[in-house]
Order: sequence, then structure tokens, then C-alpha cells
Amino acid sequence: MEWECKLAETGYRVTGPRRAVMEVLRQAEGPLSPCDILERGQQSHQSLGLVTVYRTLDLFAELGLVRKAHVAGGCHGYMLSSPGHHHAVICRECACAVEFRGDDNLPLLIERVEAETGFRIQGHLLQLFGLCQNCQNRES
Amino acid sequence: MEWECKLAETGYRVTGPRRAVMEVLRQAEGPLSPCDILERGQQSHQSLGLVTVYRTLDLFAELGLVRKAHVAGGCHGYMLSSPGHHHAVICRECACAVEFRGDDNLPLLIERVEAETGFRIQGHLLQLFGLCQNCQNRES
DNA sequence: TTTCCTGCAAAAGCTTTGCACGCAG
DNA sequence: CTGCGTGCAAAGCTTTTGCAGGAAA
Repeated sequence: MEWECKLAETGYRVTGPRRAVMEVLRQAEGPLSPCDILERGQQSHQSLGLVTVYRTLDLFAELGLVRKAHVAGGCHGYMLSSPGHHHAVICRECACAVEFRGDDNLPLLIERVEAETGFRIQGHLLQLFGLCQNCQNRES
Repeated sequence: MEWECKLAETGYRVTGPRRAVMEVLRQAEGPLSPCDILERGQQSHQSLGLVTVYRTLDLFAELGLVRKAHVAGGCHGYMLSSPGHHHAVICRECACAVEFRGDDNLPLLIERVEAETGFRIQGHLLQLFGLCQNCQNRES
């Protein structure tokens, strides 16, 4: 119920459509496109519209609840930005995704890059691409 | 002149527009959108069309010469997939980008994830987001 | 000469905007 | 009550497709 507080704190309202989108993202096994989110969201909130999905995702992204992900065949995926800095392995065939804990060495890398480039680094995106076990088997 | 051989080997032709696109990507300081590529490419190849840029990028991506990058405010960036596994830091304000050498620990991470998930990993994407020095200064 | 490429035009998709009504607070 | 949030319709972009003429090998 954490996110609802965050909305309230920042003056936004907690509504049915927003609940539906959040619920879909919570149950997602990987990054979802706005269309995926629409379809699944309509199961719990019949009248949900695509426009609202876009606006809700924008809002969530702005509040840092959600982040965009790069997905094979276009990069229009959204997933919950879970607090532990999860990252995803994505299958090139079937687009299924599995999360893994971020590399412990990443903070070191970030320090190095800040020193080398002068950037102040605020976030990162780490994704691995390959074939999941199912698709590996299906290849033979 | 490496890429021209790769085209020839795979039965594709080396043409003016393809040369122009490759030249633009070579001189790019960061990921470029198809539109950026069009504009810059027309300076050396007047009649270049946007459609051809898309088709050329698809071809190059298929041959592994180029890869898509996730860019702030949409993810329609392309950049040369340089052999040294470069990665980019991208500024959230001005969208400028600087490359850095990949983390030496990445291969270890990849092994770990392969063991944990059963995926066969073929590629990766690592991007850092933040503020470049210019934009940091401009903030005050 | 034979295909593969290219640019144009148009179609198809995706994302954003404008507006009036409805609901959360 | 008040004003934010919603869905619909339509506009705005980006990306893909179909074609006929042109160029690389």
C-alpha cells in the first residue's frame, strides 16, 4: 500500500484505473507494453482506456514507481522499479524476462565513471539478452 | 573499411546511402535517432531519405554492426556496436552522451546469471543516467 | 544484365492532446 | 463542492509497406 501514500503525499488521487495498472505491474513477470497493461488491466477494471494507461505510466514514472525497460523488438516496456535495483535478462525469442539482483560491483563502476566523465550519475539500466531455456530447447 | 567487407560477404551491396549512414554513426558522439541520422547524412548524401535510414539501420543491426540504445525521452537511438563493448552515460537534461569502457566484472556477472536462470546470454546493455557537467553547472 | 536499393507516397502503429463528464477527497 | 482524473475522438509522430525507376556487381 506504499505507492498509494506516495500519490497522496504528492497531491495525486488514488483511483480505480491507477489501482488496476499498479496491480498488473505487480503481477507482471517481465516488462510489459502499454497494450499488454491495457488488456490485463481491463480484467479487473472493465472500462480502462489506453490513454489512461499512458497517463498513469507517465505519472508513476515521474514518481519513480515505475521505469522504462528496453525490450527486444522495440523498447516500450514498463516495469516496477523495485527497490533492490533489480535487473532483467530478456529472451530474444519469446520476450520472457527474469530478474536478477544487480552486480555488487556496480557502485564501484559508477564511481569510476563519475571520476572519468564528470557526470553526476543518478540511475542505471542493466539488461542482458539471450535465450531462455525453453527457447534453447526448441532450437534443436 | 571493415563493414564493407561484411556487407559483401553476406551478399549486400555497398551503396552511397549506406556509406553516408555509416559515416554519420562513426562521427556520432552518442546514440542518434533515425531523424538525427537523416539530417546529418544528407550533408554528405543530398538525396538520402528517411525510409532508407530505417532500412539501413535494420540491416546494420541484423549484421551486428549497430545496436539500439535506450535514450532519455524515448528509446529510438542507434549507435555503432564497437568491438570493445562500450557503454554510455547519458545526460537527463541535454541528452548528450559519453561512452566508457565496460565493467571488467561483467563477464563474471553474466556467468552467475546464466547459472542462476538457465538463460544462454548473448548480449547486454548497460547505461548510466545522470547530469553532465554543463547541466550540473546550469542548475545553480 | 540481373538483382538489389532507393525514394516517394501512403498505410499502419503508437503516443499525445482537447474536451466534457464523473468521481475522489 | 472543487478540481483532478477519465474515456472518447482526433491529431501528431514514428515506423513500415508497396512500387517503379535506378544503380551496384
